[in-house]
Order: sequence, then C-alpha cells, then structure tokens
Amino acid sequence: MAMLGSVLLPSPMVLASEGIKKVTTTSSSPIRPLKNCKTVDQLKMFHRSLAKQGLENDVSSITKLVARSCELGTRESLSFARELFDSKGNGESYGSRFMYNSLIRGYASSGLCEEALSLFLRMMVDGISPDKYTFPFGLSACAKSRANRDGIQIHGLIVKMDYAKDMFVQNSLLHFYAECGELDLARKVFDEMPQRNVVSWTSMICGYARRDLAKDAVDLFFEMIRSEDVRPNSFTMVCVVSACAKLEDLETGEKVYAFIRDSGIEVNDLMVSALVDMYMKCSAIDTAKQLFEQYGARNLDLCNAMASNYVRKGLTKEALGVLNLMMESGVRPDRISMLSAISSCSQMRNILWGKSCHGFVLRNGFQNWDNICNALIDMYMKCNRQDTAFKIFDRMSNKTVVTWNSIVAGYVDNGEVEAAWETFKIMPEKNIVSWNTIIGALVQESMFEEAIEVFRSMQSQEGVNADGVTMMSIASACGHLGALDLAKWMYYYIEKNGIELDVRLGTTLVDMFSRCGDPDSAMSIFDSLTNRDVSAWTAAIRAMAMSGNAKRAIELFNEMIEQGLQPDGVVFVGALTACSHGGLVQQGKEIFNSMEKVHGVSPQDVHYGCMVDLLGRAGLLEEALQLIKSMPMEPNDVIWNSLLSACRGQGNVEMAAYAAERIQVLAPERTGSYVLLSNVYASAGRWNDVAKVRLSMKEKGLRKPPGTSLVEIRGKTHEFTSGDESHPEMPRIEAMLDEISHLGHVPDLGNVLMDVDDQEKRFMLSRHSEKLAMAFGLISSKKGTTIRIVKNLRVCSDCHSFAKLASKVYNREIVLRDNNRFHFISQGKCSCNDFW
DNA sequence: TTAGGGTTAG
Repeated sequence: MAMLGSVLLPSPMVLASEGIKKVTTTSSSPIRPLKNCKTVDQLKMFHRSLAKQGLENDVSSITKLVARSCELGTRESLSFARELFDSKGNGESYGSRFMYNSLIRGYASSGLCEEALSLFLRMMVDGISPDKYTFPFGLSACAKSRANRDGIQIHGLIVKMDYAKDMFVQNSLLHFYAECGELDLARKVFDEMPQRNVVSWTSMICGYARRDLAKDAVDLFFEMIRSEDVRPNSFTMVCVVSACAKLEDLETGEKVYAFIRDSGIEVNDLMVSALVDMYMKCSAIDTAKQLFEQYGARNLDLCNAMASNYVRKGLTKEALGVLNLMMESGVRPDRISMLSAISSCSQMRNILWGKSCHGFVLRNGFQNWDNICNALIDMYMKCNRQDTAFKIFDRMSNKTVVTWNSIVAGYVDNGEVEAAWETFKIMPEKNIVSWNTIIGALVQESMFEEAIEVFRSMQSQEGVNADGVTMMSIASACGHLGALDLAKWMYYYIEKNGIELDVRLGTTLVDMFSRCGDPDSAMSIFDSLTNRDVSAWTAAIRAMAMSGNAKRAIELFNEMIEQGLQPDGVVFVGALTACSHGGLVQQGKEIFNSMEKVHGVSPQDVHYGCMVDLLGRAGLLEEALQLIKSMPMEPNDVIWNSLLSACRGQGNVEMAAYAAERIQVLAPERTGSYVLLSNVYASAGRWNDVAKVRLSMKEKGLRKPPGTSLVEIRGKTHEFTSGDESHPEMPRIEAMLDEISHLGHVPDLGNVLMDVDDQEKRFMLSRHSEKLAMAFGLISSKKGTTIRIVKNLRVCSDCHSFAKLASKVYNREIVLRDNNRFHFISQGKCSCNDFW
C-alpha cells in the first residue's frame, strides 16, 4: 500500500516539477552555425544575423534556414519555417522545390499530414512539379493519416511522371499500401522491385507484423536472411521481435534474439522494449524481468511495455510496482503509462487510486486523449461511478467503438444487462468486442437462446467475424441447452472459419459436447488438444462421468497424474462424481484420502458432498452420516441434501426427516428438500406427513419449481412445462402418449406426491414435461433419429421406464439429460442401469 | 529522401 501510494499521490519531487514550464534561455549567446541551432529562438537569432549581413533576402540562405527549421520538427519551428516560406524576398516568392520538399517533409514527420498534403497540392498549382524527394514525403503523409485516396492519386502521378522505377519511391509506395491495409498491393510493389534495400524488406515485414499477419512477417524475415543481398538492421529486428510477440512464439523469439546478438545489431531502447514485450507475451516473465532489470527503470518505454503486459495478465500490483519504480527513478509517467495505471485501478475496482490517477491525468494535460478517456470511463463504470463516467463520455468529441464498448461492458459488470442491451442497440459502430460483450452477458444471465439469437444476427453483419471468445460463449450456451445439432454446427463453423482451437476453446467444446450427450465427439476433441491443462483434463473426466463411463473417467484422472500435472480441487470433484455415478466406492475412498496426503489439496465441503453422495448411493447411509459429522467445517445444505436424496433411494424415512430438518435451518428457501422429503413420505404411504410438508411449504410461500424439458428438433429447441397443454401440436402429442400407454406402460403412481385418486395420478404423470417432450420428439423427427431431451430437475422413475419402453417399441435412441447426469436409453435399456 | 516496439473495451 505504501509502495503504491507514491504512484497515486505524487511525491514532492514530482509535485515540484509539475506545472512548471520549461524556462527558455534568452541569454545573448553568440550566433551559432545553422546546424547547431536547436531552438526556434536560436533560429530567429540566426535570421536576424542574416539581416545584419544584408542577406535577409538571400534565397540560398533563407532556404537553408527553412530546411533547418523543418528538421527541428516542433510546432514552433514549423510555423517559423512557414512564415519565412510565405514571405517574399525581392518581390519574389521563396517557393523553390527544395523549400516545398523541406516543409512537406517537416509536416509529415510531425504528423501534420493535412498541411503536408495541401502544400503538395499547392506546389503543383504553383507549377512546380514534384520530384523523387517530394513523392516519398507525400506518401508518408498519406500513410500516417490513412489518406488512402490521396495516396492512390499520388501513385497515378508517379507512374505518369515516370518516377515508378525509383527505389525510394517504390519503398514509399510499399509502405503506404501496407499502412492502409492493402497488403496484397504492397506485396505486388515488393515483388516487382528489380532491386530492394533493407527499407524495402523492413517495410514489408513490418506491414505484415502490424496487420495480424505475424506469421508472414517472420517467414519473410527468414527469406530475407537467406537471400543474403541485404542485411537486416535494428529497424527490421524490432518488427520481427514484435511479430514473435504477437505469435506468442517463444522458440522463434529466442532464435531471433540470438540472431541479433550474433550479428551485432544494435540493441537500442526500442529493441529492449520489443524484447521485453515479446518475453511477457510468451509468458516468460522471469526472462522479461531479467532484461528489464538489466536495462533499468529509467527507460520510459521499457517501463510502459512491462506495465502494460502486467495489466494484461491481471497482475495489477506488479504493474503499479513498475510505475512506482519509474517515479522513484525520476522518470515521469507519460499518457501510455497512465493507461496501464488506470486499467489496473479498474481491474482492482479501486476508486480511490483511480481518482488519484485521474488527478494526475488532469495535472499533466492528458485528459484530451481519447484512449485515456476510454480507460477512465471503463474505470468509473467498473467502480460503479456511472455519473462520472458519463460526464467524461459526454465531453468526448471523438467517441470510438472502444468508448461505447466500455459503457456496455461497465453495465454488464454491474449486472445491468438491460441497460447494456439498450446501449448496444444504439451504438453507432459495433466490432467483435461489442458483440462478444453482449453475447457473454446473455450467457452469464442464462439467456442461452437469446445469446444464440444475437450470435445469428451478428453473422449477417459485414466486417464482423466471430473469434475464439465468441465461440466460447456460444459453446457454453449450446452446452446448457443440450442442443446437439447446434453444437455440431458450431464445431463445423469453427473449422470452416479457421478459428484457432486453443486449449481454452477446446475445453469449452469438450464440455459442450458432453453436456449435449455426445461423449464421443467430446473425447475426440480432447484427444486432438495439445498442451492440455488441468481444466482440459477435468472436462474430459466430467464427460466420461456424465455419460456413465466411470471407469474411463478414473483412467483419465490417473493418466493426468502420471503426466505430472498437479490436480486442483475442481478435478477432484470430477473424479469423485465419476466414482459416485459408477458406484465405485473403494476407488472413491482412495481418491478422497489421497487428496491431502498425496497431492496437498485439502478437501472442501464440495468434496465431502461428493463422498456423501457416493456412500449414500451405495446404500452406506450410516457411513455417510458419520462422514458428515466428522467434517472439519460446518456441513452445508447441499451435503444434507445429498444425504436426503440417498435416504429417498433407500427408503430411510427417519434419516431423511433428520436431514430435511437440517436443510430447513440452513437454507429455508430451498424447495428441493421439501419436495424430496415429501417424496420419501409419499413412497412410504405417509400421506399425513406429505400434507404437513406441503402445508409448511405453502406457509413459507415456497413453490415447487415446475418441471421443464427441452427437446431439439432440426436445430430449434422446444420447451415443455409439466401440465402445460398449450403447445399447438397438443392433440397429436396426446395421441402419441395414449399409443404408448396402450403398449403396456404401467404407470408408477408412487411418483405422484399428492393424495389424489389413481386416475388423477395417472393423468398427472402423463403430463410430465419429459413425456410431453418425448412424444413431441417422436412425432416431429424422422424415424431412427435420436431424441435428445434436457430436463431441469431429476427425471422421475415413471418417465424413465416410459422412455425405455418407447426406445424399444419405436427403435429410437433417447438421450435424457437431467440436472445431475445423462441417461442414454436404447432398446429398452438405460446406461444408468436404473440406478441414479 | 523511404522503414521501427508498447497504447483502453470482450
């Protein structure tokens, strides 16, 4: 805290230097030679000395003075040059070609591109034709200001005036096309050059590196060093290093660094920054730190590279530490440094430090830079200071897509999805980040179908292409919906569009396919993944566990350990769940006992929950209860619920009542426990107790959540709610249900938790959501296709046997996912062996 | 004469 304080509350040294303008020397020093003049005052003095020598109208002298003035490249020196240029000497304009060239170059290199281009135009109007020097300056101005049309016109002029064979002109054209994103045209210029120098190669390599074509940049670099007619210099190497950073390719990066050292290319400040950035992006943080320490904290750009990478990795304290170090070494943070600082505060949701940063920004005049405004808006939104965020937003004259995205993301962060959506709708321009933000928000809010809907409308937008982030959200939505057709289409989409299948996206896809009841696809994706981390293994273990293949799940778990990965708490949940579903009591116990002893992972309540579940399902109720009592932490309602549901399976009414009592104390709002308890009583025929439980629910204003089932037909999901007959196809669904009933299905009336007559019970059972979905699936899909149903609650045993019968009679595979696991039902048999 | 890294939002 103390360390960070000095970043945010500037030290006395910084305060003293702030706000004090540089004092310019006005002492009467002797007249310097022109090449030594470094300030406008010195130039003006030189100009006065010309007058004393009677040379104030001498074209040659004035031309040299203008050239020097332009070389300095400050706003003041450029306007002084322009003043001289506009004045007349001996009744004649000073506008020689050389002067035009000097000024155009000066304007272009200081970023005053409009001035440069308007002077280019005036030059021609004045009847002075551009030459081989004018064209590169003009094109440089076009490249910088993305004046694409002007650049193309200049190209025409170059051809017309026969300058197209000049290497410098060709290099400038190449650079211009690369900068405005026309890489193919740039490459055409490059390929057709009869001779190339280091600038030609560097411009082409850099063009690729800057346009997400880093691979091409690296390839071209290796081609360059093979060609041997030209050697790379530090300009080239900075580009190549940055390309390796973008590729996150450490191996090539190290080769490139070795090349730099071997060939004695100067490692300047810019190169060190590029190298540090490369090592950070490749996650070689220690190497980056070594370089950083070697070259010191006095280098502003280096500090910025380090800080921004720390921020990207979420290492906010380290980022602020670098900024702190800079200040201590007397290096003043610039606006780039402040972007990292503000972003750190935003990530930490630290409004106090964020405000300090804002203060620093204001004191140093950075507040008019769009990027700083965007970062501040993001910070204030994330810190829940929307008013301040909007004040900055309203004052911005140049709101970009990033500005709008910050607002949308801020709303999402605050859980205001509605406001995010409204903002998203009205924003003038949307990019992939905007779409990903809103899609991610919908998925987060469990609005899966809406998320997919938005994704579909995104695809009709020109210039917006889904990326890995989009696909992760959509995969998650598909998984929750259990929509297999959609999931398959998505996988195809990823392949077709060349979206990189990295380990994160891969893991999401494994999860998606396993949730959609397609463990084979899940495993084939898992097999194809390189660099599998613990999350990837967890997804595969879960896939096997959910599909009832407990043995394979445990094999995978062991393979993971053999490969030397350190298991975390999450993967143990997967492994224990597998044991529980497969009834592997002994293996479950062994894994549970190994957690702390072998792997140093202390079991959390969730792991105890898995064990209670495992023991309970295996009928070891007493042992499960003892385990609960031995827990080092207070058992939560979920654990008691596991016990309760085991009691239901075993018909242990007393222990069920005890567990239910505990749950009602710990989580009185938990409806499931009441339902389970009344279930236990109903199975035992204790209708009075059932009635008591129902009354107690009613008194507390609790209602059993309605059962709902989804069924996917030709890529569209249909939702059914228990007892709801509003579906337009209801008459046909009813006919289907009747047909199955007449085929010999004997309703298991014990599933009806109400004391009504048997006919009524039969009717209620026939309107269970999974039955409605099943019947609809049978009548609306082609013969032989698999019917996939996702239910929000547990599948009832009557529906389970109903599904088994239907699978046999109609020769259909039925995949039923409930809130706990999958049932793969085929030819009258279920993968769960009627034990779930 | 021409060429260079890092820069906020998911």
